Amino acid sequence: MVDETSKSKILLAARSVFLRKGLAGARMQEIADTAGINKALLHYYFGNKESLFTSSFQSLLKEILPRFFGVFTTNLSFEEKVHTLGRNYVEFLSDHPQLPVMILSEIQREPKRLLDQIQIGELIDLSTLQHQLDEEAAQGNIRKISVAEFLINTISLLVFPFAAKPIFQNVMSFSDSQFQKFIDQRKSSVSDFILNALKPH
Amino acid sequence: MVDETSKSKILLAARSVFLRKGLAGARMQEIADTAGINKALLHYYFGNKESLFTSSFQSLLKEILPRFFGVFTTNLSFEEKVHTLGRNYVEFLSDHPQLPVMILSEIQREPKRLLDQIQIGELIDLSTLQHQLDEEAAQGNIRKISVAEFLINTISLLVFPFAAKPIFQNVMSFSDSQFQKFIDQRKSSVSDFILNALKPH
DNA sequence: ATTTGGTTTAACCATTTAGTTAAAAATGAT
DNA sequence: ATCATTTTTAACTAAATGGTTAAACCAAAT
Repeated sequence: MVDETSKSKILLAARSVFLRKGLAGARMQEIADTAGINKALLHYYFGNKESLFTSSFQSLLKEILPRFFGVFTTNLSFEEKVHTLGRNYVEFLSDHPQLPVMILSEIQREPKRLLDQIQIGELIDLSTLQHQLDEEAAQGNIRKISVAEFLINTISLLVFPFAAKPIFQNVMSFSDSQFQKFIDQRKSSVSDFILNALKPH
Repeated sequence: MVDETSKSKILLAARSVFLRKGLAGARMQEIADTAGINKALLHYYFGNKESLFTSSFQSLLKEILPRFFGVFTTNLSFEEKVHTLGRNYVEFLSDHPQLPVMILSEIQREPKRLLDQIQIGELIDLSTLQHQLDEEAAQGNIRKISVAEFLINTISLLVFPFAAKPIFQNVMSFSDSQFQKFIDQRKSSVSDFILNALKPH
């Protein structure tokens, strides 16, 4: 059995450096230093920067995607799903505020290679969700809305505030703790906002 | 009078390359090629990469910020402001879908230097907007909401879909034209969504 | 015709950086 | 003790890249 500590130390370090600097901005030396090992070992395990980046990105996605889309495979009611989503996102992203921008920016820079690693289809069943939305609409609980619109609106409200954190703090003159307080309120206020928006006429 | 064509050709080219590659990923040679001039002239005008980036970023912000926040200094009614916002964002960002991610990612990477260039305070008067929100709430037209929450929700819904464009298309299996169609609908659907969410009980 | 400022050419330097290598050292299992 | 695996050391290469330089070129203004 192979001991994985060094390999995983490297992956952790890579994730943290890539998170801050991006692929082009990251330095192999810095990753080695962060991992507490040497550059030679980086290449011993991962060959080159690209493949280290890919591995690190992959392990990252594997960790966060279920957390983000797991709700959709549960049996929760529609309203509970929305509330759970709100809590999940805010809690996780509070600990990793740089995550959204790093993911978005690397995907924008090289969409094909990175998107192939994401098979959200396995995590979120669009037709089931659409079915649930249609059900709720038929029962008069919510307005009619497409999966696309529902998803993008929900994720936008949950994720964007973290992506825009520095600029938002600047505009609002929010300190870090003020921002965190604001974000904590969003755990419930975003789902309320969404459910209100969906209230039938 | 100095002829500015070369300088502005460089700024344009720099903007386009930085947009795609970011500061670290951009190459001075590529910028020169894109501008149709040579590397020596780049340095003749802008000294070094950093200062070219700063200039280019500055000229970019100067161009887009008024477009994004100009509404707030108008005399439009609250409802009209929301609708105008929706139209402005969608129309402009449809032509520059990579803009949000590039701005967010560079700001995340070096917040201080770049945020100093943004004095949104001059463009958007928070207290006036808060006043208007309070007015509307007092008149029973909308629920009570803070500027912070209103702004972040609105901007999130308008900007994030472009930031997440590739990943969203992937999840939804949307072609470029399907995405554009979807986005066009948002010109009105986002403002409707917001206004619904704000409808009093 | 000369001057001036913008522009090109092309070679060049210095530095950073990814990646390599080979040997030695440490570690741990048998 | 021996052996295989992991890790370090340290020096090295090759390439990319930002930046410089100096001389030549060109166009327009005087």
